[in-house]
Amino acid sequence: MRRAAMCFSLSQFPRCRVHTLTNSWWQSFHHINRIGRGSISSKVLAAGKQGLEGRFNSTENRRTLTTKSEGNSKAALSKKTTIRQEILDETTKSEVDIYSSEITEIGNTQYVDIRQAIAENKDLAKLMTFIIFDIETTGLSRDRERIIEIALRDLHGGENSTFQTLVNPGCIVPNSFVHKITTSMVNRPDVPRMGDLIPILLRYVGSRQKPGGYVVLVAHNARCFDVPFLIKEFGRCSFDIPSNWLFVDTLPLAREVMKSGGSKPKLKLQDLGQHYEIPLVGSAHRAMADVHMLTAVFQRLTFDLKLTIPSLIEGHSFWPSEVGRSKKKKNSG
DNA sequence: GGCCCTCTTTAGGGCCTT
Repeated sequence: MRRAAMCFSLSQFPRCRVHTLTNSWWQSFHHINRIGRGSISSKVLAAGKQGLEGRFNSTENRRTLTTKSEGNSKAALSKKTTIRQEILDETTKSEVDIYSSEITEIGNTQYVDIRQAIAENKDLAKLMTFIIFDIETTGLSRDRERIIEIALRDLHGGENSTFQTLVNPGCIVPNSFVHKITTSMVNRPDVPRMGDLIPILLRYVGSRQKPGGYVVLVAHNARCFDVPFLIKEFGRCSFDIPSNWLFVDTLPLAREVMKSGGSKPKLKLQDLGQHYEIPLVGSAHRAMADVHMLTAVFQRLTFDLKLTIPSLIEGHSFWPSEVGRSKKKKNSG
């Protein structure tokens, strides 16, 4: 595949930020497995503190994001149709590579769900990129409301491991009491609209992805809230969620961990943070603060459930196409 | 809207997300 160096001009939208974190979830995860549960908190929290300090010191991090992809970003950003086609082309190439790989690995099967393939082939698990994400919106309805903030964090850590931006919804923000994001904060020319942001977002996630690999995006209540919202917003902008994005919802993981507790379990992200004694840094219901909280919660949940990457993918991941396919219908008649 | 729980399954209430 032809590749060339490319730069994102994030400075075009000053409120897009790429942060530098040094902690690695996988290092922490493996360390946790070695040292046992007693030392988890200090290790995880130490990593989190280090990362967050980096975040708060990084107001100057409004910088160009460099990654490897095709094309010229400045030209592409000025021509939405062009960049959309480039991304679609790149997605198609990636998909072809992945399916070729699957068929080579697994045999003559024409279609194999990657979840089963990962469960059977540990090498495929190494190709997964885990990204914790969160969105803030103008309300709860995916049909009527809009995304106003999005934050992501690659669990591998390293440079440019986090991405955060406000989003201009083109409407008033009626629920500032929830997240403290006001209409005047987002309805500004230097805040990107979703249509401008999606190409940047796709490029950013692509820059974190391993060659021929898959991306696993993790959010709390992802199945019922974040993912349907993303699908809707992508659709409004004539984009599809890339075919190599899998999702994991931490809400059912938390339900499974907490159900043995006896009393009615509290499954809100902040309650889970309290349960695991994870301090909140920043404002609750701001996307990046919730991402950092969920990062630590996700580590603890997967540890408590003794989940490996293959078992997590096989038993707890879903495709965007599976959203809306309810296992149990409330009003089936 | 999907999922879980129960005073249930021929259903309904509550949680979770903003």
